[in-house]
Amino acid sequence: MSRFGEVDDQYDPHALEEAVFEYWDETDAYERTVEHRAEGESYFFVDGPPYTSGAAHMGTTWNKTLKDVYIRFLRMQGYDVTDRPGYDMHGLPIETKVEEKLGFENKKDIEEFGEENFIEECKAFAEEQLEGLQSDFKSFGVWMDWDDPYKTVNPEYMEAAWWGFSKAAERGLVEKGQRSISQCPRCETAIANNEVEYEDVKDPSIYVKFDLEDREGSLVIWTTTPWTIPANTFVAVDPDLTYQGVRAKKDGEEDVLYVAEECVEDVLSKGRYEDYEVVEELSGEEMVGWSYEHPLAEEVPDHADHEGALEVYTADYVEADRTGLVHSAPGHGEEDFVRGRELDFPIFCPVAGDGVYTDEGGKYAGQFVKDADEEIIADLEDAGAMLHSGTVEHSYGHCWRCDTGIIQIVTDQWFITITDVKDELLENIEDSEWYPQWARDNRFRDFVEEAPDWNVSRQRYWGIPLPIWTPEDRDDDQDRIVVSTREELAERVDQEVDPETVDLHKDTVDELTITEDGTTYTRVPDVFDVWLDSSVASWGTLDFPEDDSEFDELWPADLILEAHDQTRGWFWSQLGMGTAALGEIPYEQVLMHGHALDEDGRKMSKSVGNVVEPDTAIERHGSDAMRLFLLSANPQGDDMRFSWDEMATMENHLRTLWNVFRFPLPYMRLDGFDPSETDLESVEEDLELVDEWVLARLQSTKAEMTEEMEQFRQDRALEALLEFIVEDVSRFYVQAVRERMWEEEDSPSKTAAYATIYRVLREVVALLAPFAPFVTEEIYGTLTGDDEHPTVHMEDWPAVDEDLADEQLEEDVALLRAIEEGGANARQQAGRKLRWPVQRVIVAADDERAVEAVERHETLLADRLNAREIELVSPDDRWEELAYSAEADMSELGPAFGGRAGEVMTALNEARIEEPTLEALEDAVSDVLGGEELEEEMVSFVTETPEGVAGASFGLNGDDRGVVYVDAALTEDIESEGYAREVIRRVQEMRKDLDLDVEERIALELEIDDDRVADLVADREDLIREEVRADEVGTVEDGHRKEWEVEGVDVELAIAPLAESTA
RNA sequence: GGGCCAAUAGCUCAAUCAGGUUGAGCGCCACUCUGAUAAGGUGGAGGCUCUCGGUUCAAAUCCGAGUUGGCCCA
Repeated sequence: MSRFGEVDDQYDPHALEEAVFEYWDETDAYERTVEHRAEGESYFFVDGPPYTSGAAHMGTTWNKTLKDVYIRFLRMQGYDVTDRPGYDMHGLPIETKVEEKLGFENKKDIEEFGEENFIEECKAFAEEQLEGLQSDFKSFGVWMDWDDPYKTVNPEYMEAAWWGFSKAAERGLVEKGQRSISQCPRCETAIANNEVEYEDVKDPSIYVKFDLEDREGSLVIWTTTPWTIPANTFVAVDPDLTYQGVRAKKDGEEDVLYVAEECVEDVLSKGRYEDYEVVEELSGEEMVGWSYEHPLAEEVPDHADHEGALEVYTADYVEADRTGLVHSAPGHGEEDFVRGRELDFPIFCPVAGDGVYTDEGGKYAGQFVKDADEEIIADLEDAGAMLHSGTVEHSYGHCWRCDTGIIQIVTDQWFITITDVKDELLENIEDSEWYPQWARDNRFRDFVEEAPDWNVSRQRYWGIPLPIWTPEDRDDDQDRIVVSTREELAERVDQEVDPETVDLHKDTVDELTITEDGTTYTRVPDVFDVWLDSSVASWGTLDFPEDDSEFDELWPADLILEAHDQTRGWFWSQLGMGTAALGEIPYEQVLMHGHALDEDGRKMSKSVGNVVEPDTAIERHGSDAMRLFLLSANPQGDDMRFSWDEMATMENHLRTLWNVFRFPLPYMRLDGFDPSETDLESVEEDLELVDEWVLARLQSTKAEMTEEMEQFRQDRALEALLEFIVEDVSRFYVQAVRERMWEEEDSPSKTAAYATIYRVLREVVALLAPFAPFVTEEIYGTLTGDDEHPTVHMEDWPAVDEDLADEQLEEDVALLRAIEEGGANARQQAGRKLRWPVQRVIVAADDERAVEAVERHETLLADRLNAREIELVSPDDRWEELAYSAEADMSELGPAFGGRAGEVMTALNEARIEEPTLEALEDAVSDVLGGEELEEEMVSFVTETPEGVAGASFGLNGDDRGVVYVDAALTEDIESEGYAREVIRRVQEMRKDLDLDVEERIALELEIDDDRVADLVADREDLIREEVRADEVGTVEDGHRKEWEVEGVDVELAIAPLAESTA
């Protein structure tokens, strides 16, 4: 790019972004930026791998944009940042998508299709999704190492998982065992608790009588899963709860029923009993050991009947709800299972992984459990065991992928027994800093404390195979081989394997056997839970253990950055795996953001139809504006509400920046301004106050931004920068320096202004570059040409220049601006527009600093407020034309007056006094004071202005610093100028109608339908002629003619351009 | 059903930790400027600070209960 080249008049994000993409491509901007920091201090960022099913949505976009802004910021600070993106590509979600695509119903279809083919399909699907995500991420300017992402399906990554798992095994944290797990009967695999989705469904609700063996009557239990009754092993009670035996009558017959006292009424009405009496009252503890008959003893001959089975036990999961007695089947429910193991019971689970009863299910063998509900209910009714049968609406777990209702069954699974290292996990949490901190100390800690052992095995295909080999004739975990690397695999297996090329997927490794000491080992057929894949990302990113060149230096990660759903996901899985394998937490800092919600604060969802695609946002406002919007949200923990308005505002701010940037270009170009020769230091002597001021503001903006960025509050950093650009540079500095730039002659003042705005723009684009990488690139290129870095992203993060910092000056100017604002306010109150001069403006300053500011800039202030005269009233004096009222300070009033403080405040606010003294005030409000005295701190006096004068207070950061009064009384002289200005503005507008050149001369005719006003205007004819470039004033024939109304007076104006020769 | 987080102007948020007459930006309306012009300036309207209790002289803020939304868990 050539320096100070022509740029578009309009900020056009789409054309600009397209051009910048091309430029990046041509110049290898990304590669050079990375290279530029190669020698810098290492910073190990680890990308949480998005799952490769579906496109990038607004949440992913927010996430990646946040990552991008911090990576760019860190690079600018000199760090050599690891920026390898990752993709999570295994797992059940992809399997089910592929199954859908291929029209598969169950595992049999997969087996027929062939494991190898199925795995190929899954891989192709994941790769395709990955390409889509990559191009989405690139489209909004994220700079990561797109050419070399880590993929969880690559052999070196899968090896990283094997290695981590083998380390955990070495530490004795891997075991095989029975667990009650959530099983998807369609997918025929265990699924993790966090993969279970709860939905409201209608299920049976049955109250069943279990007849007691050694006494009259029955226990009453309640359940929504009749299909678990075949596996009933015991009934649980709360030892401290009171139970009652009741003799109840129905249809002339009597039943003795045992239920919790609180449930008696409810159970009896459910059973439609007509009357009852309490015959026994006892605690749960006293019922322990009672034995009962299995209600489906005949139908399920193999039911549990071992020593101790079919008896009453205590359990902590019992509540005084429904019946207060809980049907317990350790072969199904998780709590039942745990209690069953405590009691040392053998586990009876007559249901297979596909949800079909096995032969142990007796009469029901071969039926799908949910289908068997009806028959079981009928059988219970036939046996007279059914007290009540109905339905209930409740939330029930479903498979997150295929929406099939899950079942709880007990199966053999492989676990990482992280409960054995719970203390270590909790300690390791302390080694990480979280933003926000509550996410760690509340949410995460709670979760870790509760976390059960990690079931890592899945009975599926598309995943990392468990690297476990067991003797072919045994299925326990006593003798096992855990392979850690491909190298080790090649060494130990019986077959020929090339460690360089071997693919570790199931179809490859299933065939491999190991023979050692005469025993042949075969691989456990399971694959890993997909959460295990990403849990090793902190070393998988480095291709460790295959490549150990960086691990020691980089690990653990300096930063990870994800949304709050990852508390239970990746934040947790990494902690678990890091601790199990290496005894350490694998990350040092966590930035946790929220989710992107729609404009109404609801979750974006396809079914609701409220999804905003990032593409749509980019189309409407451009990538930079979208990024600014996303980055303007607080990233720490809170959800973000999407807002088109806010995004449009961001585009406007960028437009403002664009205008500021292009404003000085033509002048710099004309004057041949060369920033490399004329820097700020060389014009130091010529800097004017406003230059020094904007440079001072720049320094404090940099300081604030750096501080906020380091606290992961990029939203605040951005806010500070945008305020500087919009308020200080655009609305104040540029306004103030325009005239200097218009000067045709070379002048030191003009050069100083060039050097100043050049420095400001140069640093502003650097500061904004991480946020809006496109527009800043364009501006940077135009400002620097070929003289500096090829890309703004190679710039250093601008440091504060102490020589240019000047807090006093910042405050001075802020005061002046506040006074001007107050003056404009007062003018408006007085009903006098700025075009009409006012006789005088009175500034009553509260402190010396304000006085100094006004004294130094009296002319400027008079000019901006269009005042003939500025009067300054110093803090020691007061403007004698004023009356006063008082304003109460509640922090003083409250403690002094207690309950009456509010009343006193009102009285003070309403009081009007001549002198601003406490005595006068006390007199005025004596009614409410009740004899107590006012103290000076309690009130501040407020002025009441005389007729014709309007006043407005001015202040900084909420502190009042004085008052501006505008005396808007009219004089003939003022009216004369006012009317003349009204005419001038209208003539200018007519010139514009004719599209006249600024310098073109005209003839002017004016007819004013009011003699007094006509005379007033005539007094200023010279002013009018000069301003509108009228060489002739008189009658205009065939000119541009228009009628106006000026302050109620009809005015007719006509203009005609004069030929060049007459000028 | 449980845990965590949130609720303040039409919208996005700040003020909450350390209680003291609620603020900013955007939007809207009016006025204004007219050599940044699909701009700029000034003002105005707009808040039972989600509800109900409690503590306190005083609560958006602290405490308790609830409602709604979000995430996580069952």
